[in-house]
Amino acid sequence: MLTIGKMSLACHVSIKTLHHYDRIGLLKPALIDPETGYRYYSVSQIGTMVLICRYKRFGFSLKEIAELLKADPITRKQKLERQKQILRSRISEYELALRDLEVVQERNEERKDTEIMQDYQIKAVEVLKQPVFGKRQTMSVGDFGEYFGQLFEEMAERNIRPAGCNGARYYDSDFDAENSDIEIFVPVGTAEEANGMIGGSLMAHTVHKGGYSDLNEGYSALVRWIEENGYEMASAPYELYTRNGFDRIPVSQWETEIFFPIVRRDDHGQ
Amino acid sequence: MLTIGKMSLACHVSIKTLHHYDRIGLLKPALIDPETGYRYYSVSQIGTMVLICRYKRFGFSLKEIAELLKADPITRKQKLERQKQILRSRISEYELALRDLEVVQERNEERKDTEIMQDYQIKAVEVLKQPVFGKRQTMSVGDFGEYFGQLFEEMAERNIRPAGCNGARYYDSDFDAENSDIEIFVPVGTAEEANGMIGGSLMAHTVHKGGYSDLNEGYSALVRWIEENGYEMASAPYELYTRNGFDRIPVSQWETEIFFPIVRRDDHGQ
DNA sequence: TATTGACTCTGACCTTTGGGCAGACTGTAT
DNA sequence: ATACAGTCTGCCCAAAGGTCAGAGTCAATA
Repeated sequence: MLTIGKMSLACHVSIKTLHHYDRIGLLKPALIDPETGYRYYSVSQIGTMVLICRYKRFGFSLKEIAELLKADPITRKQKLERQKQILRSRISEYELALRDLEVVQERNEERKDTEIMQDYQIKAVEVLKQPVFGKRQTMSVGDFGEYFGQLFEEMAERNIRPAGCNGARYYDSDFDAENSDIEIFVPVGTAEEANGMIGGSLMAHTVHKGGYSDLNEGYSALVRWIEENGYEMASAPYELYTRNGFDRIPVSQWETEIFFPIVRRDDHGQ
Repeated sequence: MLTIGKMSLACHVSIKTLHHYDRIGLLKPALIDPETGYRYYSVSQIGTMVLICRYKRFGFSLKEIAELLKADPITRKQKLERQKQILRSRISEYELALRDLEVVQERNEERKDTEIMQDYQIKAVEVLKQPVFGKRQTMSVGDFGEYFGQLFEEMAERNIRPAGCNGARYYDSDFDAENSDIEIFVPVGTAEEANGMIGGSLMAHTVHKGGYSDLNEGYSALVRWIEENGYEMASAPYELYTRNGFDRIPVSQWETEIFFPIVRRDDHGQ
């Protein structure tokens, strides 16, 4: 039996942490003196604590760790495998941020001005109507891949073939990354195949170059342009993924077109 | 002027986030209608928001971002430079965790048993007294490097030369990574040069192989052994960094010796 | 003009992983 | 017996928002 202090020393974990793990049920002391409330840990609990610390290093949350400890070896193995993926994606996220940081620094060196953003060429264009086959749903921006998969399956079933690049339209009147009312779509050849439309109005348009982590900057540039040029946002904006990972090109060469429906200010009553 | 919803769309940021940034003073709307409390943002604030989002991607906290926005270009440049270091160290942290995870998986494959830890060879040894020159202080475990630097400077001034590997002794009766009562020390040749001692008692001893992120497992193994073999922890444990980065060897080959003073149970009254 | 539906407000509580402190109690060694 | 080290509970705090509920506002339509 170890007092909480010895347990703290043994595991290199603070007493507060042990209290916390007791409260959330992650590691309850083997014995609690009913008189005094003092916690006493068994020697074997050191081993459990080692596991907990290790899983924490691997990036699991305490809740996940509790499940891991209870899980059977097969499930555990699967979760560990999945965690490797998560770690890898975190690494590449940070690597991307690092590269972005360097790019921004270079941009600041080159031109001493206060230009903040990437050079977005923005134009108002009249976009023709284009039939699309799409799927509108409340989804997280992170789940695009999955939903596009479903969409393509549905299209295969109905024997519909894409006639353009994937796209996504945002219907919400505000932005919420987790629960967004989004329509993902693919242009199709004929109106019979379609279940929706894009285009058919005046749009502010630009092209974003690079990955999606700073796509928001494209939207910002567009909205700023819209405001400064006497237009108003009219309805749901959409993106077309013109060049991306499927084209086997590096992230820096990806291209996304952004379209924002607009009307002249004072003109929208018509 | 943009309503909060349009601002949210423009910046790809949720309304709740805009509320939050208003409250903490990071981005106050250009205008708040005194009658209704409605927030209105100016077009130029889109640019500010772009910066905020970008700095967030770079891993700055909101507090740091607020400072960055107010800072002069030179300070800003320095902070960006420092942030690159931080990003790099986070990346290597995750890479290390990933490698550890793979090692653990292999270990689980090899022997199907429930052995959790690295194979620690543990022995009780009678350690001779060894004079050391050290410095005891409340410090964070993360600041070892800095304090060792100070220690070596002091030693250079006094013309004392090291006669062994760096070490650190933990005096606290419990563990606290941030505010620990730690003595860092270096063995010296003579008692005159020394200002402290290590050894001079029975110790439980083992060697930890690899980096420091899982050093706690060594302590755990030691304490478990101490408990299971009828000993008791007697006083402050210490580590010797026998082989480490200064030897220009890869992390996997680093070695740290851990010493834990012990007494036979029922023997400590003497 | 009145109403509807979309938009926004405040405020309170929740999340995660503990840290800090106060005030009281307990264990142990001298 | 006393001192001091160790432990207890309970309360508030951090970061960066999310999630309601209930009430108030805006703009377009009937």
